[in-house]
Amino acid sequence: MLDLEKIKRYLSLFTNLSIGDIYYLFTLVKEKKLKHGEVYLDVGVNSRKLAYIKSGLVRGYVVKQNGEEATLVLRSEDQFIASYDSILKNEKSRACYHAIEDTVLLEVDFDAIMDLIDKNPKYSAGRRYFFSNVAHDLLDRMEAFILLSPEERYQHFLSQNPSLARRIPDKYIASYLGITPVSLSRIRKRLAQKKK
Amino acid sequence: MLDLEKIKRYLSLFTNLSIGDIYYLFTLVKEKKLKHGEVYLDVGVNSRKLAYIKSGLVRGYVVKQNGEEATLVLRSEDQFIASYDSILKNEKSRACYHAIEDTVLLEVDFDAIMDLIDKNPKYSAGRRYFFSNVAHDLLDRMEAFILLSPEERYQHFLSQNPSLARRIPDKYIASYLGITPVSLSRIRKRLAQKKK
DNA sequence: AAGTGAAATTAACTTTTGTTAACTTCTTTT
DNA sequence: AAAAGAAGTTAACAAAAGTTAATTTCACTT
Repeated sequence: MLDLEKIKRYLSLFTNLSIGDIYYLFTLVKEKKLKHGEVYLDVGVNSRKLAYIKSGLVRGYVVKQNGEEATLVLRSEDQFIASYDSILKNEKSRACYHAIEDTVLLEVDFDAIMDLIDKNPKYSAGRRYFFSNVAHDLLDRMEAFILLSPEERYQHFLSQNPSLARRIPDKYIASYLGITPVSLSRIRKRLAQKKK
Repeated sequence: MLDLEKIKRYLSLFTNLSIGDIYYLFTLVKEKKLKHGEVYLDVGVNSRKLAYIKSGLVRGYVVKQNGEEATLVLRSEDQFIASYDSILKNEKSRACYHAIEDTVLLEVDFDAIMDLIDKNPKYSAGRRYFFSNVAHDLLDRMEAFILLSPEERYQHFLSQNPSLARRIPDKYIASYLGITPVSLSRIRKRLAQKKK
């Protein structure tokens, strides 16, 4: 996204807020720094925290019965990360979330924020931004599985995240797309030949 | 779900509301009846309506480049249906939604309801119920694509929706699972043999 | 700079899916 | 009851993905 558009969108979230409102929001926020490889949220934990990614890259994965890892989410700067199991179902997380780059998070308590927004409608643009961000992401992903073949899905991923693709190891991209690393490698080869 | 639990959950949505509040909510709601096969929302329309399915079964699908239909959503009683494109992106719907059983909907204007809830926090349990309902559905579906093979995905669908499976033609189930009807037929055959 | 280990590619083989078309079954219409 | 049509199954073949293992490439450590 263009920087100007980004700034414009941010400002629009705060147009109805006073400096005091914004300050109060900030008191709820805790900054967390993660080193490359560090675990943010482990399996079995019920954490109703919601984190905004200021910079960096976080991956959530589960271990399948066959022992292989399946990448559920890949989120980078300007996106939200949280345990789906905990936030949506109030259950222990089945996924493990870890930073695959040095990462800076802004963490808040999900329930506290929701209560705050309930009581102060002036914040509600923030909630809508959050929900549409998450739903949009889930929806696009699901559509890709239904409408596209694995090869098309990879091309779609590249076009949607041209810069991300270079920051994420192929094996994570493969499991994010629901295929094996071997298969992704073959797809890359096929695509390279087609271009000629 | 058990009926008792269902009733309990419904009541919990209204515990903070007076009779007057509930009455006002009802004035916003319009009941719509659809015959089997009737289109609820067509491609190209931007409708920011949200419908609760009182009874029946609604299917949303898009037509792929190759001319085949891909089933994006299948929703039945006690679930919500709306155009994702319109609600999330405020764009014309790429999908067509039609009833595949005689269906009764309770329709409301999405923006009006959201504004209402913003102004009256006592309604906010309803919004949370809606969002977790939608996100839960999207998430489960996406997980199935990443974690399960087509065969396992079909078994998962059967176990999650034992009664629905009998109400939905196999070809719709196939495209909902991201496979062809021919492949689904083979999967059914394989599973029948394994049981012996 | 050499050595170690992980990631990616390639190869060989098996399994599954896609595709097209024929065939069967079932429902609906006339 | 006969005919027509749609849905589901089966068959045959091509294309793609899974699996296992060997090999190469690359990054990082010592």
